[in-house]
Amino acid sequence: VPVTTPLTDLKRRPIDLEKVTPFLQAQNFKSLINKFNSDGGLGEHNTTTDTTLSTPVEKVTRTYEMVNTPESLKKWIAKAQTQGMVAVDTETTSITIMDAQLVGVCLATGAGDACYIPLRHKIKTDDTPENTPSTNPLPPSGTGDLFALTETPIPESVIHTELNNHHIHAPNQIDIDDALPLLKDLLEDPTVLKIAHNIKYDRAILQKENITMAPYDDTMLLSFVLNGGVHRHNLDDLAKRYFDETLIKFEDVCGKGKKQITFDYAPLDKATDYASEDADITWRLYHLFKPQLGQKKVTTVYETLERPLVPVLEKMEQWGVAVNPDALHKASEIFGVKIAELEQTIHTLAGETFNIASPKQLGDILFEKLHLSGGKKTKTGGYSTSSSVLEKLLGDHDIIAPILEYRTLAKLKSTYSDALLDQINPLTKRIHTSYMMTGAQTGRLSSTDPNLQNIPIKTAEGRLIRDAFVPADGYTLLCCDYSQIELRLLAEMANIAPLKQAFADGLDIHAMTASSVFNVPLETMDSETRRRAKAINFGIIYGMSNFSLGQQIGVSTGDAKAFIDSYFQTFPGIRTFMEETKEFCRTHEYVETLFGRRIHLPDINASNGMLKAHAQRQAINAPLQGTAADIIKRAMIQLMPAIEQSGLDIRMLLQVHDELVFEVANDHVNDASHLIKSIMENAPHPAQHLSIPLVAEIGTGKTWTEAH
DNA sequence: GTCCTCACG
DNA sequence: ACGTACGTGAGGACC
Repeated sequence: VPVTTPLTDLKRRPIDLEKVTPFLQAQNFKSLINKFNSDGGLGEHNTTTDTTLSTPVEKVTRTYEMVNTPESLKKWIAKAQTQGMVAVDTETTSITIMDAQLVGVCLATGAGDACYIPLRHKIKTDDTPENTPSTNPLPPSGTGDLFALTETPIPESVIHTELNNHHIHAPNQIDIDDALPLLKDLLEDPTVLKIAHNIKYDRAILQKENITMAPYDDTMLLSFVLNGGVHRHNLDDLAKRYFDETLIKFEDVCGKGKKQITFDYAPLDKATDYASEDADITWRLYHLFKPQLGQKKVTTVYETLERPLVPVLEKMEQWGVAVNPDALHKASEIFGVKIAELEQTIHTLAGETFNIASPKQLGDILFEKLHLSGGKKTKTGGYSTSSSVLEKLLGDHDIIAPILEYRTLAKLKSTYSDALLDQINPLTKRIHTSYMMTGAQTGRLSSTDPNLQNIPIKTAEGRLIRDAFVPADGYTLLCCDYSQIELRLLAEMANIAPLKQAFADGLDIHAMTASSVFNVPLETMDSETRRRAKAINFGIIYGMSNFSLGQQIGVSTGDAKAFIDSYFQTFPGIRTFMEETKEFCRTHEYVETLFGRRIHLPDINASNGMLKAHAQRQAINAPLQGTAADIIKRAMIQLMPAIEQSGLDIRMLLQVHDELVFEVANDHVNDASHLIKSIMENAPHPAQHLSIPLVAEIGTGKTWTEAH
């Protein structure tokens, strides 16, 4: 791996056969690793000549069938019921659940043995205008809670768009009214296991048809708990890696770019091959992964955390969160006016007009035209114009301050106030994010389309965005966040008596740390000393270096080193914990959370010093961040039925790593607060025996700013 | 598609 | 001498 390889590209590096985890060695995956290294793992050294497997993957014979009669469907269902399991894949009109309508269902009952059941395929008649966008409203029935949130009834004209003359039902399909009840019987049959890849999506789609798929397993989540940190978990990559199968691309069926059609217009023969393949591979992956679980702790992680979280996230995504569009419009306008003013100021000070948003142009202006010092810094040889660089130049030129303000406001406008307005669902008037369960290697969730886990909070202008997040009428927003959870887990997992005592006593942990490290009595603690201690506490969690701590708190590298040394002297157990963690990781090439989730870090034994150093920092951080992620997942899983049984009107809407956001009926805020706080604080399983208290703090209000 | 930058925990 | 704290996702510029 070249030295310049960015750390974000590490997933593409080849796997060293001598250094694969014991798990992989035991599973005799060496041939597959060789395969990986020969066809893509080397990145730019990719070769097509060496594709030989030491043990060739046996090609599966495929028999894919299109189902278009009730008799045929019943035959497939009977086979699934006899076997007690079936792989399921749904085809829809959109990858965004809220916009998607079911188009067809695919079932696999064996390797290479799958069928596709088209349900809502359409064709365009000759008089269809070119590029008419396909309108795909929500289905006419069975959307459950969704319509409860819709203030006005959905007009019939919207619901029955499919009757439009230009778009007629494709012939040769089973009658959907015959098929759905049969499918419902199968997919809700408690004696038949349903297997899907990313089942959160398929369950949500089928829920719109009043089908609740259960019991279920998810091959994406199985892959994640088994091989988190080793590779990605999307179906295409897994098919290539484990079966040497290259799947048909969606583009090959529906085209791409402007001419892309939705799946309901895909020709039935192509649709059958494409859909069947996905269910087929899912079936095969399941039979590869399931035997690997055995009695491992990751099995418990899968069964008690990942799998049960699926329906919880489904609900949260479906409910969405209300926003006040007027507040967002207002914010956009304020930002826009101010940005225009700043642009004038900056151009005047620069003596020419240029694109301030272009780091390249800005760098040239600052460092060549205005001769400010700051040198080249980026990998590609350009000038860095990041805020940390610019802040150091604040005293050198009047142009810096307006540039920083411009940057802040441009970010807020483009990424937040403008973008969020576009994300408001026209039917529900709410914003529906999507949570990715395999996005973060540590076990955290990630949030996309839009990302609601990075809504601004730190600055006053930023809070204008957060002000726009509101409860439904008659409801209050309630936030509950874990206080210092990662630091508590450090005290717990490293077993640091004075830190544990401080948490037991409910002390201000940063002030207490400052007092111990810098020998300052709590009574005379100044804010700067506390701030430094806080930075060190965070630094410890991240596996900091002298240099980085110095940069962070604005002291020399030497001073930072002295602080760190003093910290380790005060809490010697922490250094021991860090060394033991790294040693465990060197031996096993993974680290574990308290719950037994594994995060694989093969680079811990890399010969490249940078890669190795990065893996060492990850080894320190991952058990802490990952355990916190496990704990909040457990809280979420317990909260859903607890809310149901309480009879309180509470909807869990958002998760932001250590915080949960709820919408609570005004009259229920008090009871809800106690219930939520109690469940979050007691979320760890009794087997975890935490010897420090977890504290969750409640806030309520009519905006997210107020509630936080 | 990649890079830079910046929003969050 | 080099690069330098953990984990993310998104938008704009640019090729």
